[in-house]
Amino acid sequence: MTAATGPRQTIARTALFEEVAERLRSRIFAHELRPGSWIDEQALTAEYGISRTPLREALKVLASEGLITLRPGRGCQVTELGEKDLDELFPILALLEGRCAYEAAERADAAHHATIRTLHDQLEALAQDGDIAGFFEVNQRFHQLVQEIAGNRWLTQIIQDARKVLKLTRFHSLFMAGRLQESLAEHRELVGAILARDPVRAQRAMEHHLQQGRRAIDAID
Amino acid sequence: MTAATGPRQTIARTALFEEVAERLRSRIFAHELRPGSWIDEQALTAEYGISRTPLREALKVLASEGLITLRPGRGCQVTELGEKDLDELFPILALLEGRCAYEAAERADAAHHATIRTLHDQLEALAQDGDIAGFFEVNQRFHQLVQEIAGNRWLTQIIQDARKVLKLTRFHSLFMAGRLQESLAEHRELVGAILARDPVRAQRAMEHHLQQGRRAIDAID
DNA sequence: ACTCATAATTATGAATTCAACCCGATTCGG
DNA sequence: CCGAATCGGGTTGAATTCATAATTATGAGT
Repeated sequence: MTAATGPRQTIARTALFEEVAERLRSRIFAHELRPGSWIDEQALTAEYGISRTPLREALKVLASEGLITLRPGRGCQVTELGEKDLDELFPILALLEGRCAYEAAERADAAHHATIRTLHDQLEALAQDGDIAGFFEVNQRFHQLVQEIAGNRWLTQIIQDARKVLKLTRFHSLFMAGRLQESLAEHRELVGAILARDPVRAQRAMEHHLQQGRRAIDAID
Repeated sequence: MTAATGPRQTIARTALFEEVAERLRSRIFAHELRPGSWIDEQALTAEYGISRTPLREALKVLASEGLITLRPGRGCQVTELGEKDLDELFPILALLEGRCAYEAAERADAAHHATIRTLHDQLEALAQDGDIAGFFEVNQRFHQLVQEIAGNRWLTQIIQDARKVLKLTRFHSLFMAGRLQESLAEHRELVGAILARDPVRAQRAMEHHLQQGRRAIDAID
């Protein structure tokens, strides 16, 4: 970062600890920092060229997000999820995203329908090409779109928090490989329900989709 | 490593910033620190006899819980909730606690049933005496008990987080005054459903209970 | 050789110090 | 007389320093 910090005035200046937190999240999700491993504060401060103060602030935030577990007096480590955690988290996600699907089916207008179609078509194409990373990315955008149409910011926030925690499992990014076609079929049903403005069917489709997601992880392990 | 018994001497040493965060939460919930008001770091450090470092760490945590809003470069203030936030939060709570009631009705054993009866009897007595503060306290314990019986720690965590945010509205502690009898009746239905091991009815009762809660706040405003 | 006790090292937690920025008041210019 | 720029006080943000507790290493004793 060069010293050419011009007039950063009116634009919302992001705090340093926020940037650090975001960089740490990325590394955790990429499993560069593995679940169970200890956080080396010195190494990170040296690498980022910052002091321990903002780093430790960032760690506190990540801890309250559940990504990191604090061990007072001993340090902190990346959180490890067990089977039980998955069994608990997926039903919650099914419940919350199911509600989103319900609301989205009720509220979506023509423009929303068009965007949904566009994203879904992209998914079909990416599945055809076997582009798993791309599929994963667009899939995420699709789910976010449903939440956005539902229009409940707190609901979106809670879902995103839960999904962040789920990203701690490496399977989460892998399992989809063997499930591209299945996942796509479930999406088709969901999209169909939303376009038909059928809230109940949309909800059921989303819940089923996420329940299948839990099963798929088990199949790998 | 030979000694199997590690240094378990200091069992749950709580970090200073945790204590500070808890004290700040209490003051926020008590509306001693009012929504919209700015946080005076110096005054708080002087009052608590600590330095700014742990205080600022606590503020970061409270911010990620949604209780405080950070304004980079300017400070931070207690979060203010609007009508829209209430409209968004209550349905989520109804959804999540409704699920808890469902699970609780399925899983509760005889001991659970006894505890539920005890707590509910306390509620009846407190309502009879018009002890609003006591009712509020035990009511909270009752809801927590249902969550505990449901046995999903992540679900409990999310519910508690949402309830923490709701506590930002002063109405939340007031509205119950004019709703003691109504609330009690809703609880009776809920308790009856759980004791009868009727998950569907328990879920409906809990959802109804929370929807009524939202309406009651409106009635005051 | 193994175990336990003790010392050295290192890391954590918190206080203190330092720099940069925001806000308000004053002053200068139109 | 009003508006804009500037200066100063005070607060925030981050680095540094210090104290304490934990872990590792060392050495003596069995």
